[in-house]
Amino acid sequence: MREQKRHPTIEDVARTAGVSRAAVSKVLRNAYGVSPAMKERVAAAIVHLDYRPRVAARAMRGASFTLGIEIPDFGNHFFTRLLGGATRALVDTPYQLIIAPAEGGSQEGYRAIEALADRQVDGIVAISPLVSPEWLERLAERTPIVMIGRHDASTGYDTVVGDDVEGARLVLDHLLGLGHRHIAHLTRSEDVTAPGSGTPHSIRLAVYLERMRAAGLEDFVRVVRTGEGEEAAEASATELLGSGHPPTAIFAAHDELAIGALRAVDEAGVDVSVAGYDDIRIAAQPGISLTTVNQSGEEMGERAVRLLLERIAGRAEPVHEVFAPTLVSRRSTRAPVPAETSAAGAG
Amino acid sequence: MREQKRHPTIEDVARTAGVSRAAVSKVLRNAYGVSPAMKERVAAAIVHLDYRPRVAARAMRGASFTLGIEIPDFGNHFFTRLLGGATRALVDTPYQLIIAPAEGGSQEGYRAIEALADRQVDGIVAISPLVSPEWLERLAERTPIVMIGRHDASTGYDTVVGDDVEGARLVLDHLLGLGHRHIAHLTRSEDVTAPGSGTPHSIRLAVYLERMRAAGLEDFVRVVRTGEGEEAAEASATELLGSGHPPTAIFAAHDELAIGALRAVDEAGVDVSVAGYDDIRIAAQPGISLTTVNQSGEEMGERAVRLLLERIAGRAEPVHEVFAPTLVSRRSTRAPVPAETSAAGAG
DNA sequence: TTGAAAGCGCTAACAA
DNA sequence: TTGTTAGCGCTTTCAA
Repeated sequence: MREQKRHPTIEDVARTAGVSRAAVSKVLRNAYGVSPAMKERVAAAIVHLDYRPRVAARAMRGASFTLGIEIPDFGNHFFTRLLGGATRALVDTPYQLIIAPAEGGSQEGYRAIEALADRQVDGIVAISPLVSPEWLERLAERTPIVMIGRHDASTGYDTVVGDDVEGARLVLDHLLGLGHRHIAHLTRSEDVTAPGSGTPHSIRLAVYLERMRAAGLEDFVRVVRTGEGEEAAEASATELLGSGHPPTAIFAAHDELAIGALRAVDEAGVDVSVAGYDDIRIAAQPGISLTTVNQSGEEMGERAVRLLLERIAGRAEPVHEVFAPTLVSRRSTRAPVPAETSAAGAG
Repeated sequence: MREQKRHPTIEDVARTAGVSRAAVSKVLRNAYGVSPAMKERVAAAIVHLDYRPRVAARAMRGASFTLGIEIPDFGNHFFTRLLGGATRALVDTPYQLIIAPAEGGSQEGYRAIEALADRQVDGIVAISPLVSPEWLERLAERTPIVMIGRHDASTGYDTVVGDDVEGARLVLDHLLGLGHRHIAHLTRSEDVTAPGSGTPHSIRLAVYLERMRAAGLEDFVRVVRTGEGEEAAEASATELLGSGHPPTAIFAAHDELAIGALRAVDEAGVDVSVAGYDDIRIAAQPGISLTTVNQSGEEMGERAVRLLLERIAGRAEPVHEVFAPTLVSRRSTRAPVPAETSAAGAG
């Protein structure tokens, strides 16, 4: 009773029901050619033994009917939105979703994706801006794969991505339109923003630089690097605000960073606008009211899964889908307070 | 090139290297008794073919070195904290984590847990207050399992749970101490709070009722039911605030509900205190500043995984671990404004 | 040190 | 309608 019991196998069921393994298998799969009598006996044995077929053994002959999704950071609510959409797309299909977390360094992406492939999933959805295209191409030869958040267009895998050029442009135009000149960009480490790498963050950064220059504000360009989470962002933003020439607005590369920046702004007691990216749920909370860019996470997740199912079904032509973002303007951004007026008002 | 390529197998590697399958297997597992020369040839073939052993095929002979975790709601940040702890506990072990989402009805818990078991995971961590103990006992005979957030003590599976009696008591004492008498409890549907079911929510509710009665406030008892998410909570709270006798404080059964309630309070423009449970990250944000109960999600997740590994290693005696919660008092709770004073002040 | 062969749980021809 | 049997990819005795 204390020992681990052996899983009943199809053989056990067959013996209990007094039939062959093949017969049980047929009943399981509702295959053609089983008498009602046999069906009943087998069903009874299955219930009696509490038998469940092993997906792994099944998969050795065909499909596992399992899809894998790799998620880089569960703390980031945007990924949760993607996941929600992916889950929804699988309702009423025979497929089951398993998730592999890839928290940690950029190498974790490879590890998590491989872990899924090694487990014989029928297809993979991954959010890994940093894994190399060549590596993905190679993987895609064996396992269908859809990448979310990549701007490279491969023939081997499909992509679903938001239009980051447009999204970042919306933010910059909004801030510039409000009258901000001293706008800082709070983003992640260099590896995630390497020029030409095609990552969302690299594009948001490039657009920031381009717009600032186009507006003749290159002297105000200020790129601040930080870690992935809110805490790191708060620390970096605090430092920025305490520096010689604090900005009047901060464009954070994603909402988690923006939340951290908002906290820094609050603690510092200054009047600095903050804009984010993704429109995570909490951004709409009255006490936060974060201006941000909505890129329809749920729909992206849902679309990714549908594309994957199409690939599994045999589609050969690659699909690259771009989602249009929209600006959601909230209280966290407002016109800058002129330094003189502010000083006068305070004095 | 367009077609799906066949996965290389150990047989392919053997043929390429000109050795037997057994030899390849030995090299793979670093087993004793392989010459350096053979090792090298095999390694070369592995790289050349980009070969990766299949976990499923491996698992048919032994362990899969995969642990499964079932998560009911990715939108709830508390579960993310658990997951973070679980992931951390697996660093430097040969185990890999896969997650099965169980969004939806209470039946989804069964489905997700079974999905993990069917995939031959070596053990399961689950957060399912509603699945029956008998069912779990039965499952635990075959697959080691650790339940998070259950107050029932089974000999078949281990449990990791917060002390909900103490946690709820902390909240009630805090609100009563501030002078609140009209305290409402915002919680989920009846099935999750059935008396004696041992779910965290049933206990929080029971403590609420008990403390209100003990304080002679049974006339002010008000239990409001809502859905799982923030949106539902906001709607229910809005209704509550618009009713004849709105409370001066709301004790929400968990932070997501509290966030929704806070929003409702804000929109209604009233002065009502809100307390939550879990201490999700955003609760500390200045614009939210939610009074809540910290129950160390990370540590619970980490502990659950460690207990699971112990079970897999052979421990037979069940362990039931209770985590002590602490109250985190923030701005969202404050002394009630007497109705008359408030009216006078406004006039 | 190496390889042959049996077997893990299941499916799917094919035979009976 | 039912059962026999040959694999699926891998590990692991056991012989050579």
